[in-house]
Amino acid sequence: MARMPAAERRRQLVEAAIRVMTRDGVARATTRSIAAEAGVSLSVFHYCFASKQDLFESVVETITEHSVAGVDPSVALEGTVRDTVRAGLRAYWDHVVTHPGEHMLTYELTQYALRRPGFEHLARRQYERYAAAHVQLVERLRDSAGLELLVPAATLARYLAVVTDGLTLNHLVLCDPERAEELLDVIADQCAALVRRPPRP
Amino acid sequence: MARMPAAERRRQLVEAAIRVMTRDGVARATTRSIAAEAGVSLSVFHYCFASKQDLFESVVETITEHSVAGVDPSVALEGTVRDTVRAGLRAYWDHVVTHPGEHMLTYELTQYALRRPGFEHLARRQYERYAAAHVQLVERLRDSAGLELLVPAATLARYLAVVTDGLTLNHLVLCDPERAEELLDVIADQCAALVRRPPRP
DNA sequence: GTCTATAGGAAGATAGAC
DNA sequence: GTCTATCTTCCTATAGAC
Repeated sequence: MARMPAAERRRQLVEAAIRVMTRDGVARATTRSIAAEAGVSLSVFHYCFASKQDLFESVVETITEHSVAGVDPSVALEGTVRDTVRAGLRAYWDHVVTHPGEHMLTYELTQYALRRPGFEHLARRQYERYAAAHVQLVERLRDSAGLELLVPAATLARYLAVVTDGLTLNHLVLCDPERAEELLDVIADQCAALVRRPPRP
Repeated sequence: MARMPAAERRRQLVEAAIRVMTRDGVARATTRSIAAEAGVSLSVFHYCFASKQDLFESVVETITEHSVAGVDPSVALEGTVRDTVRAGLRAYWDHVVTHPGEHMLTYELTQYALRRPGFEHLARRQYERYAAAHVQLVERLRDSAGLELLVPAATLARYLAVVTDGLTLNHLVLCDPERAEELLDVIADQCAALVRRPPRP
């Protein structure tokens, strides 16, 4: 095996871990399977990470950043508010349908963290990052289009986060895209009802 | 140890398993810990259940039935539609806040089932049971109060299921009851907007 | 039906040669 | 830095006495 700095090995192992976890689930992501996926021996794993939980922490960080990076902050109001929201939801939904494993993994990691004493903060940070991304999205759209919100931006953002979370989980279990589309229509209507578009001056 | 019919022993073991899973998480619910919790030896476990997965199947069934039984089908329209929905959400939410472990367990079991090849149907059945309970709730309220729904009953029911699911998960991670109450207010408004109350004849 | 004892394996982590 | 070999612990499941 080629030698390389420990930092890069760590990156390799984290990526391998994410692949294994996506494919086989968090419970089956053992130190051995991760090391094998990365093409290194078990000892290299423990040379780079003090423990499995150490690696796990890096995995959660990486996954969370990756998910947040997928939120497009450059939304612009095109057409009605309702249509803009619907388009945003559609973009998100396309990602869920085409990458279900990735979303499943985020749920698994959340629960894994909630169950390991001393790791609850990782789950919390994960959800706070998502919440912050949603707030940013709502505020950008509000400011760029001069919208008036009938509820605080933070509340609307939380509503969005909660609804997409519930819908995603539902899809991972029942996998019923048609019903999901119906609900996305309803949700877009609901969001539009929480926003007022002031007349052009 | 006293002798008893295998059926009752099975019940005991399933209840012990649920206690262990609620307390320590599904991953830590080993055959040993479950047998110890039930106060029987490991061999008794395997006398009553062919395998751990056999027990697991019974656990999911039991938990699902228990959750569905918590849905009160005797809702009646008191005051406005909005207030009735809000009251129903409040009752559900009280249960979430006072029994977080129980709800956490249902999420864990769902994921556990989704990841075990050959057990996906358990997760699906679980969510279908929830969906059916929500549909029943909506239809009862609609019929008893003569409401007109602006979306199909099934869609409204799914909206409710998705929103409560997302909200519950959010609470298990962030545990922010005040923000949750705000969202429950918004959601009650949203639901009321999907319903029209015809004038009394 | 219930027990003790054990098979048989996989897990996390470490030791020490190279 | 990387390897093979090994320690220790925990798991599911079974065997066989009572």
